[in-house]
Amino acid sequence: MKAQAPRVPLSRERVLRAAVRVADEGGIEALTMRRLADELGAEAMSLYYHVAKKDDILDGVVDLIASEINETVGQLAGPSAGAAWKAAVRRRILAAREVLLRHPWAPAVFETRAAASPAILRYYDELLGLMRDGGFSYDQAHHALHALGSRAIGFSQELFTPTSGAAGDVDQATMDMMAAQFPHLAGMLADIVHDDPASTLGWCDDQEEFEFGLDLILDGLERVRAG
Amino acid sequence: MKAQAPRVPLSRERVLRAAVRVADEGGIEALTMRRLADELGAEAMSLYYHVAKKDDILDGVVDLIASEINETVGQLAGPSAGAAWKAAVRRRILAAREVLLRHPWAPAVFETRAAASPAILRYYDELLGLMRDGGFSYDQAHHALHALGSRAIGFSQELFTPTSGAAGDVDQATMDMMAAQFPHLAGMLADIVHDDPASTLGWCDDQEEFEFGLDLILDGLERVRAG
DNA sequence: ACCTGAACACCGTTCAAGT
DNA sequence: ACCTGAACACCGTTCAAGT
Repeated sequence: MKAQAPRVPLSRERVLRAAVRVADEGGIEALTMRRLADELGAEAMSLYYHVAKKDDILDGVVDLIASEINETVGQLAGPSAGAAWKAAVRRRILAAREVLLRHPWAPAVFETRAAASPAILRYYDELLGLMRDGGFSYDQAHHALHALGSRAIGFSQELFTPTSGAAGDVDQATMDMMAAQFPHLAGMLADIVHDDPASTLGWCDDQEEFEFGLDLILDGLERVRAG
Repeated sequence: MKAQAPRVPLSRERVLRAAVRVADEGGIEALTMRRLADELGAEAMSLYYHVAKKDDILDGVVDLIASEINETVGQLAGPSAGAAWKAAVRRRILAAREVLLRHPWAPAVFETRAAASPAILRYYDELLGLMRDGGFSYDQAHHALHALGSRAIGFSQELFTPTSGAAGDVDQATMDMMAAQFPHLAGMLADIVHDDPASTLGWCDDQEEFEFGLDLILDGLERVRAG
C-alpha cells in the first residue's frame, strides 16, 4: 500500500497546530521537521512552503500557546478597580499557569524567543490594564512587570529543586554525606520530611510554592501602590 | 605544515575550561564537539576519552561557572546575624550576578540541567546559612528559595523586555499601530521615554530592575521573618 | 593509556523538478 | 500553487584501529 496524498492541504495554521501536538506528546526534542511532516502525512521539505524555517515554527508555536492563554484569561471576570487589582492579577496569572501546565515544554521555548509575539504583547497589555485599574502609574507597572518576570505569565524557573525526585531515591549513606558537606540543605530537607512525613515529596516546586512567591511579590507591589 | 600533536595532554578539566572559553567567545551554539576539539588542537573523537557525552560537558560547565561564583562570593564579608541577613543575602546575590554577566550564555544552560551540581548545592547551602543566621526556620528558608527562584543565583528571565532593542527602531507608524492595539504597552513606553528622553533605552531589564525585584522579595521575606 | 579515521544516524535546509 | 527526491553541510556518537 502506498501513502496517500494528504486530504487536507497543508497551511501555516495546520503546521503550527501539529507542532504543538507533537511537542505535547513527545516533548520539544521530538519536534523535528521530519517528525512534524510525518504527523501531517507529508514530507519535511513540504513544510518550507508554509513556514520560513524552524525558528519560524517556534515563533508561531509560542504565539499559539499565548493565544490559548488569552482565550482562557479572557473568560475571567471580577472587579479590578483600586485594591481589587491584586485579586484580579492573581486570578489571571494562575489561569495562565494552568494553560502552561498542559504544555510543560512551552516555558523553555518561550524563553528562547527574543521577539515578542502579538499574543504575548496582548497578554501583557491586558495585565498592565489591570494594574492601571488599581491605580499604578506606568512607571510603577513597568517595575512590577520586571519584578514578576516569568511569573507574570504563570511559571517560574528554579535552578535547583530541593526535593525534586522521590525522597526514597536518597539512601541513608548519601544523606549522611550530604549532611556533612551541606548541613543547611540537609537540615532543610529533614525539616520538610519531618513536617510532612506522609508526603511523597518530589512535589514542592508546585502550586503552593508558586503561589507563595507570587503573593510575596503582589503584596510588595500593593505596598508600592498604596505609597 | 602538518598539525602537531597537542603539547599538553587532554583532561576533563582542560576540556571543560575550553568549553567555557568557546561559549564565552561564540555563544552556546558555538559549543560543538568539533569546534571544542579544534580549540584544544585535537579531534572531536578524542574528547570522548575524557567525557562521557556532550551532556556531561554541559554538566561540568555549569559546575565550573558555579565554582567561579562560589570563589567570588567566598570573599565577601560582613555581618549576617539578625536583621543583617538581608544585606548579606543581597550582597551575595549581586556578586553572583556579576559572575553570570561575564558568561551571558550560562543562565540558559543552568536552566536545562536537571541534576544539581555540587558547586550549585554549595552555593545554596551557604545562602541558606545566611538566612538561618537571620533567624529563618528551615521551612521559611525553603519558601524563600522558591520565591527567589533563579534570582537566588543572580539572574531573572523575562519573557518580554518592554524596551529591548533600540527605541529608534520603532518608527511613528508602528508606534501608532501599537497604540491602537496595545494602549497600555504604548502608554508605558511613552512614559518611560518621557521620564528619560535622553536614554538610549534598550536598557531596562538591567541592574536597576533586577535590584527592584530582588529588594521587593527580600523585603517581603524580612516581613515573614519578623513574623 | 590516550588519540584518531572512517562511518552512522540524524539534523535543518536548498534546489531543481515534478504535478 | 503546492509538494517532493535527491543532495548538502553539519550535528553527536560508535568502534575498530593506531601509537
